[in-house]
Amino acid sequence: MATLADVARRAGVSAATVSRIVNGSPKIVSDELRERVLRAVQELQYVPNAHAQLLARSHRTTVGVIVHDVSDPYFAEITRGLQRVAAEQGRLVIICNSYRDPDRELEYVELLRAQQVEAIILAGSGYHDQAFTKALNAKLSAYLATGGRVSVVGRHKVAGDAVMPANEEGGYLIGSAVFEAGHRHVGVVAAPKRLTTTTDRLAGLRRAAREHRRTLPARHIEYASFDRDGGAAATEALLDADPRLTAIVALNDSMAIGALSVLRARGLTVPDDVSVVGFDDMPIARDVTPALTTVRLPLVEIGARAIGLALDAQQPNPRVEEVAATLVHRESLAAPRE
Amino acid sequence: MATLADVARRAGVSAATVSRIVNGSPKIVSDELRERVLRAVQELQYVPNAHAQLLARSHRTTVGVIVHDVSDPYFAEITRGLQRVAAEQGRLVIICNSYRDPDRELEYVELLRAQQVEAIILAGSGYHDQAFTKALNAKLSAYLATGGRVSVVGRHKVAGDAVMPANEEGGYLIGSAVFEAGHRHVGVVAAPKRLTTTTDRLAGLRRAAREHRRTLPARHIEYASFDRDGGAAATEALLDADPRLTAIVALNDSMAIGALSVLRARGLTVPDDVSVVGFDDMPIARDVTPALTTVRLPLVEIGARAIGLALDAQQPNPRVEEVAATLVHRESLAAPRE
DNA sequence: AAGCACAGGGAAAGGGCTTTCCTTGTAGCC
DNA sequence: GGCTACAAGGAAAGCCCTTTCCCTGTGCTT
Repeated sequence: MATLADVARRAGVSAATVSRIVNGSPKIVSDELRERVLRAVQELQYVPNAHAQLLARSHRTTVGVIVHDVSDPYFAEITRGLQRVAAEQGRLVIICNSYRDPDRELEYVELLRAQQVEAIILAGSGYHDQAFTKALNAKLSAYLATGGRVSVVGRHKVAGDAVMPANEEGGYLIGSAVFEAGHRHVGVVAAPKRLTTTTDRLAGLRRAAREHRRTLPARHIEYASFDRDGGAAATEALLDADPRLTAIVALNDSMAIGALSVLRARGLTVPDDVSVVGFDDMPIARDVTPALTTVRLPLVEIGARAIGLALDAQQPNPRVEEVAATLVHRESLAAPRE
Repeated sequence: MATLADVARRAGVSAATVSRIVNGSPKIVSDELRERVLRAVQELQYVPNAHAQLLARSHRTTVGVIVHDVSDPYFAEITRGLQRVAAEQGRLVIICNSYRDPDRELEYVELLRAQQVEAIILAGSGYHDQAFTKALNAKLSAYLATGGRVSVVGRHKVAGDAVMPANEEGGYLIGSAVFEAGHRHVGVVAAPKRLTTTTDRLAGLRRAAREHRRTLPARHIEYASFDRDGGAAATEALLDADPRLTAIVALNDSMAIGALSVLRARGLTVPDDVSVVGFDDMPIARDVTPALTTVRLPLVEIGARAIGLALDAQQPNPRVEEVAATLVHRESLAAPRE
């Protein structure tokens, strides 16, 4: 690779001059030199070494994002909002997929620290795991202590600013809708217990149940992986355990789609035989048949706000922004048959 | 941030020793010093500056990927395969979204070069644009000339190794299926003309038409953006132009889903009134109603092979690997009504 | 003509790390 | 006892860039 020095030599000027021209420094350089340098840059196809620049400059300009999996629409949306703001503010984004592995998450925090990022954004459910939370906080605190910025999406008890999607509230909304429709035998297709998102959404569901004088017995809750196939498996289990179920509440839309597919395979129609509801309002939710009743979280906005907090280096005292959830009525929820 | 020097000072050793211990160098270091250094690392929460390391070391360890949009399932799958291999080989991946903007693509090539990546992988359709192709090749050649590696997915006439999904063949397969089912009035929901993927798939479709002594008149081809809403818009236009259509061929699954939604809104049932076929076999294709007949491309494998070629620095003479497409029969395609 | 300000350019000091090459000290050998 | 050999650690050069500080020369002012 051609270096600054190569360009300087070819143009017959000093390295300082090349640097000034390439970076558009305010210092005035004569047109003649400028032209010579630009020609040399062209001829050598010179591109500055970003790492050397980072070392020489003081200000950082990259932010890191740790998500469970960008190819999951939930995170894709959050990331989109985030990228938009990053682009507006001239920041580069490094995306890391933890695939819901806490250890990998810890590693990524280190990696991002090593990359000298200006801010770290953690999106996605936290874990019910004392040891992990402690380790994570230790690493984040060390980062914060050296001027790093941290913001998290939907995590409790983590250092840094936070954007909190109303998971409990959303669970309550969808639960209320289901119980108000008159369902008595409700199965829940839940994500793994160790995720805080699971427990938050379940808590809202339980609150709705209490208000309607219903309960959610343990055998009506099935935990599985947080994706389409997990949803399918959990639905099978639920249906086998209690064929009287008239409604399935899935803790996200992917799982709801899995549920839909199992019901179809069993010859049960939705919502006539069994209602299904989802959570998140992913884009595909309106295109499945029947269209999913679900809870909408403004994911793009959530992403944008998370990075907004991180880049807006105000008081270091953690700020918390709540983001409301709204119910989206579509066809997959109806009253149970008599 | 604590630096190597800080650690060295605290442990009372030289920087060289710290570096050796932190990086696990083969050079022998006494247990006593090792312990002192590790303690200092702990206490200071030291993390090596990755940029300084990159500058000092010679070998690169990061690869860059330029895709149209990771949140698009097509690229999400490719990226997944790619990441898997990258992780296995201890490489970090930087993902860049060009959002189908050729200029942005060019910029990203520069950026990745600046980041000193070991390889650049370009995935996603090329453009019918002489000037752009020339500019891109110039940049890539400069990069190749300095020891960089390049591999592309589905692009013609670009420097570097290539993995070529059988787009023409896929178009032919799906076209044959449609014509063999007996359809005479076939509408095509196409992506923008300037994408080579569009023309490749259309070419296959045309070949199938010729073999069945049919034609694809221009008014039966509607170009729109390569996503769900584009597919919906194009379907509206097609149906308005010729209500006799009995089949809609969409050039990817997202567009097919848009078509499905328009047909449903117009009270037409699929496949009884109108058949719909897609392309790519995205995961959701089997979960929509009716399940989509489509062409399967092994996207995860394609991603894996692309990075495989890039990292396997053999002869510099460009290698080209073809990847076959297969037809996936599901419910959305049937014979036309009499 | 002496003095000044300033435009225009270069030298050189970092920035944090790796790695080669040296130095020192000890063990092993005849 | 004098030699070599090697283990263990340090000094310092170098990776590529930015930026401060300094130098030179020109054009003005009095």
